[in-house]
Amino acid sequence: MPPETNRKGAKGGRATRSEIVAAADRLIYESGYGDTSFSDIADAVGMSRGNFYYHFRTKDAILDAVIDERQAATRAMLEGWAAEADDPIARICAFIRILIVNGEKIREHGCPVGTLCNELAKLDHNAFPGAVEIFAQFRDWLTERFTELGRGEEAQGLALRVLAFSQGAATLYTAFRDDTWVATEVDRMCAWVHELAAQ
Amino acid sequence: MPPETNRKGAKGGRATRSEIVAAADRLIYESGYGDTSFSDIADAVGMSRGNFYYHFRTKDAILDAVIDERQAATRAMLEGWAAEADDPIARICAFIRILIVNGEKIREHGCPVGTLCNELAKLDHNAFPGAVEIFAQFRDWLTERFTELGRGEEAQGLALRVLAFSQGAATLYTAFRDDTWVATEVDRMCAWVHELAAQ
DNA sequence: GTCTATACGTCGATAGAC
DNA sequence: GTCTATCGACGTATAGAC
Repeated sequence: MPPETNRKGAKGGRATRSEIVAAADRLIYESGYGDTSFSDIADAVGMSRGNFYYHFRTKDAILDAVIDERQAATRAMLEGWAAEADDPIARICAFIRILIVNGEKIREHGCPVGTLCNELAKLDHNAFPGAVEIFAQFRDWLTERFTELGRGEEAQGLALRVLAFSQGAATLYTAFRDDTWVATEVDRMCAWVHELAAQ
Repeated sequence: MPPETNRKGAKGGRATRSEIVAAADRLIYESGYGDTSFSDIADAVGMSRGNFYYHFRTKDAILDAVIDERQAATRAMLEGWAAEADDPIARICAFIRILIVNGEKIREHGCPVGTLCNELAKLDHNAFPGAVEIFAQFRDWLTERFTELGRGEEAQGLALRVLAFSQGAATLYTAFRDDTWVATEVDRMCAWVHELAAQ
């Protein structure tokens, strides 16, 4: 089992483990879970396949770690937006603008959450609920923002609509690779949020 | 090479080839391209792996055949809607309602077009443009319908919005598996099309 | 903690009998 | 057209030396 602390070596337990998870995260996003092998990840961190099993016994264990990491990263990102902007409208628009901020990656590899959920659904993988939970984090955060806008009743419906918009836009962006179209849709969606708040 | 005609046997060339493509189509949709092996397809049609190569020399050749078949099926479906309904609004709503008509399959395995495009994009597969072409078929068909509604200028933008909606809804449907939510969103979207036409 | 060596299955693909 | 037998490469995973 990996150690609980990172004591001295330049490649101590925690640090190595973090490197592996970071590499796996990137590779799984770019190539998909099924097409990412132990060798790929080991190569990416400059480590032998054998040593790899000291840190992760199975491929599923890596996936679990990657999903945990993504949940934590999502939490941090949502908190970051809460700190940067102080009104709900700006925060919702910050979410919508991920499509622009992460534009190049989304154009090449789609939304990290949506594509993982779809892949795990097809594989009937038991990590599927963990991936869906990331969607739930966004949904709940958006719901809170719409609630702050005084849309208590319909807050979750509006949150899901924004989430669905970003998923649909991401998929078509990956397919058609049209930067201009995405920019237009993002602007339109942000304008819609502003109108909604003004009503 | 497979024969050009299906002459006599109960398992003549064309028929067998069609069976293979149909089985591959289903398996690729349900499990993804990467996770569908020759053995899986051969088993599904009750054929040995060896004989399989008489019909398709490579896995990519099967994928190409599946994509061709899906393009043809899409064309047929779009023509079917044109025959059933005579006004553009009803036809657009027929498209939106795929989410309900194919509800169970979409809930389990996502949209066949969107999930394939996303997978092929990650694999940098050269069949990717063929899969995107299916999206283009829907886009162009929807564009024609909005043009019929007198929305010449913005017809393609509206078509892409409808397409993006259905993609986003499909992804969240697969993730959250909420039948009620999908039904509500489909109704809302159809109502939006009616309003748009009434303006 | 890191390595090499290796087991064992399955993959895509081929050869050749019938 | 269909089969069995087989290939080499690569997949996950393990054992054990250092």
